[in-house]
Amino acid sequence: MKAGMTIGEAARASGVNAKLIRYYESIGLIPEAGRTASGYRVYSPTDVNVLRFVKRARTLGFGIERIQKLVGLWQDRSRCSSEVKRIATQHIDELDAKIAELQAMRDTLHELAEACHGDERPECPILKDLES
Amino acid sequence: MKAGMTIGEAARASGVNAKLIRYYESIGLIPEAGRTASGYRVYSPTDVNVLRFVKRARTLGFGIERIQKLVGLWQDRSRCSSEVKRIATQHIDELDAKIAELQAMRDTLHELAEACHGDERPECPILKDLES
DNA sequence: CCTTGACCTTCCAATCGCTGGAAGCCCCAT
DNA sequence: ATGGGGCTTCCAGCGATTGGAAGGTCAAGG
Repeated sequence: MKAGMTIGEAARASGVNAKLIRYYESIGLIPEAGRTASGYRVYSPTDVNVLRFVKRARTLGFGIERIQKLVGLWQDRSRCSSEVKRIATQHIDELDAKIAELQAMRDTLHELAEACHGDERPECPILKDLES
Repeated sequence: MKAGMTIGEAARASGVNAKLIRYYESIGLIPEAGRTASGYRVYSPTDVNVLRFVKRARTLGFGIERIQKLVGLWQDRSRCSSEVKRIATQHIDELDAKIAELQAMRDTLHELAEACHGDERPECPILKDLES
């Protein structure tokens, strides 16, 4: 990982698509990259680390706004871990809520599908449920 | 539920927002409503039943495209329940996949949060994970 | 008859996190 | 100088809504 990378090189080094890097810059998630004389963006290994951090956080389902806060805390050596934990806990709660919602859908649908013969006849508990 | 309802009445009767009813019409999920001389949309009790069907299907997480198919099957008296079940099963599989994805996020994050002291000190396993 | 206010109409924009394409410039090798 | 790859910007779309602006319509009350 050399010092003055193009966006394509930074993309390969970080695992974040070049297009996505530009997008992250445009919304202010990452700072504006430096430029060469001809206008090409230039990235340092530090920039790549930030991109990796963002990518990992996205993998864990964090939204952009929270990732912004997490990056800020990450770079703040005097941070309190309680602040990080608070953000993570909020996200866990939201994940739990979403999981519960999807699970409820799944369970209802599974019951209906179990009760459905699934043959050439028109009788269908699934449609019966939907029309109620 | 009287015969010639305005969009607002149909919204109240079906539980589907007037704005959303117009949107559903615009994307072709529901047929174009009839109109009064002055251009107001007119809805019948049958239309309201379709809206209720759509609403219930959305509650179960079906996407618009699949709901379109389900409405078609619902109104087709010579349908095979196997076709309905196939659509439902596909949706269940997708729900399972999504739930597994979210659950994996949740579990990882929960472990990290458990390991985080959450006090005024800067050490934080959550950030440590994200930067790796 | 006129005003008020609730309702209706259309159209356009924003949400979230990307992803794709078009048009044009830059850089390097042949 | 020519080709091809990479870079630049801008614009548009995904899915399923939701919001607002600007204007027409309807029924009731003064």
